[in-house]
Formats: sequence, structure tokens, C-alpha cells
Amino acid sequence: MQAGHEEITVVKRGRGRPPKSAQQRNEGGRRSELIRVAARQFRQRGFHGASTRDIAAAAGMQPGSLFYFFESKEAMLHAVMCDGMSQAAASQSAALGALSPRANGVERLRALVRNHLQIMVGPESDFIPVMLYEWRLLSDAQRQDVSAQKDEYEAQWMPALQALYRTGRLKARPEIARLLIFGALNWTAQWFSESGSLSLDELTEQSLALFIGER
Amino acid sequence: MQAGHEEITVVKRGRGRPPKSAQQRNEGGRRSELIRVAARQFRQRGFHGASTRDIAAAAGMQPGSLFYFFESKEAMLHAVMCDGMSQAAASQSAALGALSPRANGVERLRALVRNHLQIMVGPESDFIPVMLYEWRLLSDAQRQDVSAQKDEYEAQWMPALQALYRTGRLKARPEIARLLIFGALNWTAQWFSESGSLSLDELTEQSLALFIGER
DNA sequence: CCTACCGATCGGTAGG
DNA sequence: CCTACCGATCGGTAGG
Repeated sequence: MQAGHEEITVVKRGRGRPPKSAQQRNEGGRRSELIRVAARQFRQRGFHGASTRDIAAAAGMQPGSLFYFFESKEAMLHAVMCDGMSQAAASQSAALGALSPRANGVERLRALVRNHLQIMVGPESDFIPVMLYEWRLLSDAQRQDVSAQKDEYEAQWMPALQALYRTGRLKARPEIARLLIFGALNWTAQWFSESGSLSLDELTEQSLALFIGER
Repeated sequence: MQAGHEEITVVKRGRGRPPKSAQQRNEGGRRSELIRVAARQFRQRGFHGASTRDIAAAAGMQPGSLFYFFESKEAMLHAVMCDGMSQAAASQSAALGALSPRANGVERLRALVRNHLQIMVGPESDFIPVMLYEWRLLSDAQRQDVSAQKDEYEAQWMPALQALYRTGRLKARPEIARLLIFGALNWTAQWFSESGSLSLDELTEQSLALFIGER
């Protein structure tokens, strides 16, 4: 498909670029696609290991064209993390929302673990690993920007963990348990293979077995 | 201290460099010191984020002098991981050896967890985090070279985990439990602060509480 | 180990 | 978005 006529459907106030900054351009979804491509490159090679030329080539663009959409390479990293965190938060809220209001701690933790594993190792799984493993490369301002969503994502685990701690199912203190559990799940990005013999559901159950002796 | 006379204690077959390759030089412990400095730089900035100039400066050398000791930057990374793995293996063997021969699974796991946490977050803790987080950057040959020690290190966990699984203390399958536990412990490098309110011993106990309900 | 240097690659920009 | 380009930095080397 050629792009020659795409303006026809977009132009409303004359021709040319909208008066947006590079941070906000998303003509024809091209910016979103670039974020996906960058996420994959950053994950595979690391932020410093993936050059802007690598990313442009993977997106079928010329090297300099990235900077029509992004102010800098760091801005691309920031965008990857923002998009990823926003997807993860939406996915987690949906997973919790699908539970019965009377779901117990085990059921809540299972939903959270299953969703987090899906995010870590499923398809479209590049965003959060990039965020976790390149977190320190954000500037203070950028980090603060993503932190709000990140904190909320993490906070949603606490009621389930506290309930399990109260009933004695969870033996570690909830806040430390959360950190250790996140570590265990985040690390699956390093070894879990979707094509392997272990399914996501089985991995979820094994995780619950380890953390709260459920099996 | 000046280095002007160090040759006096070393020279045995005339003056000048020993006929060693860059890979084996370690005059006056300078190479070992470089490995420590590089480990710190790699951990703080990542492999690609730390330039050979950064490392040389941190070691008080001129930029090009590194290549008197190492064939390439990748060789430095490899050396960091080899040294780290060798230290970790020695430390773990010592920790297990210090146990009573009749120590049970809980005691064995406690010793392993405590030792691994020490390696991850204690002083001199740069080697293994670098290995874990930059593992993919090794060439196939280099990876194979470190893998033997790494496999042995990991294998030493299995008897304890299998014993705990048999007695019902551990509810997850030993091999998966090992991967999840390593993830939880490896991730502490991202959040544990030695100056924080949580001590290494307390973290060890909380970990055991999470994994096998010990408290 | 230092001095002096090189070719390659990088992130980014001007102008259209 | 592309073309053409720039200054900075990088890993690495020759010669001593």
C-alpha cells in the first residue's frame, strides 16, 4: 500500500504538518509502530547496543527520520516505558476486574501472577522487560513520570498479599514478599520460552506453589 | 608508591615483558585490579554505557593502556564474569562445607540463600550482577567457557531443593523452584540497599519464609 | 605502561 | 518523511 493519498483522509485545515511537537506526532500510527519496533530492538540488544540506525532500519526508515517523531533516543526509551506501563496497568486492572468481588486472596494472587507472567513472556512482551532492565537510564524527570503508574501497578498487589499474610498462607512480610515475587516473575524473561514444555498456566501454578504453598 | 623498582622482584630471565599474551598478563596485580574496576563500571553504567576511557580513568590509566592487559573490551567483560563466577563458586562451596554433614534441607537452603544474597548485594558485589545482566553479550565461546562453573553453581542447589520437595516443605517442582528462587534473589540487586533498614540476615529469613514457609 | 593517532560509528540537525 | 551532513566519541593500534 502506498502512502501517496493518505492526506485525503486527514487534511482538514490545509496541508502540511499539524502544529505538534515531535513528542506528540503520530501520523498514521507511525509513531506507535516506531515505539513497538524500538521496544523490540532495546530488548534484544539493550538501549546502548541498539543504534538509532538499527531501529530506523527495522522500521523501514532512513536513519535521520526517527527524529521527526522523537526529540532524542532517550525520548524513545521513555515512550517505550510509558506505553508499556500503560498497557500493563490496563491489563492488570482488567484481570482484577474480571474476578468475582468475593474472590479470595489466592484467586486474586493467581490473577495477578498470571497477568504479570503474560506481560513478561507473552507476545508483545518487549515493553516491560525494557522498562525493568533499562530503568536506570531514564532521567530523573522521566523516571518520575513513569513512577506514578508503576507505583499504582505495584500497589494493586498489596491487598491480596496482606490478606494472605493475615490468614497465614503467606509467611513472608507482604512488602518484602512483593519485592521477592516481582523478582522471581521478572526474571522469567531471562529463561522462560513460550515454545518450551512449560506452559504459562503451569508456570503460574508452580509460582503459587512456591509462594503460598498452593497446589 | 612508585612502580620504578617492581621489576627487581620479578625479573628472572632478563628485562622486559614476559612472553605472555595480553590475556595472561597480571604484572603487580594490575590486571586483577582492572577487572575489579571494570566490574564496577559495567555494573553502574552497563557494558555499552561504560567506555574503555571511563574504565581507564577509574583505574588511573591512559585510555589505550587497557589493551596492554586485555585484547578487547569484550575480553574484559569475559574476565569479569570468569573471576566473579570463580569467587562465587568458592564462596558457595565454603558455605556448604561449613555445614554439619547431617544438616537438613532447611539449613542447607538457608546457607545457599544467605551466600547468594551476600554475593548479590554485599561489598565486592559487582561481578555477579554484571554476569547476570550482561550475559547475552558474551560470544558463544565465552559463554560456554563460563557455563561450566555456572552450571555447577546452580547444580549445588538441587539436592537441598529435592530433599525439601520430598518432605513436602517445598511445594513447587525443584527445577522450576530453583529458577524462580534465583530470580527473586538476583532481583535484590535492583532494590536492596545495605544501608537500609533490612539486614542481610532478615532478608534471608524472609526469603525462606516465602519459599518454604519457614519462620 | 604512555603518546599519538586512526577509521568507524554514533546521535542528531538543516533544509527541503 | 528523505538527503546530506556534522561533531563527538568510540574501540583499538603502532611505536616506543
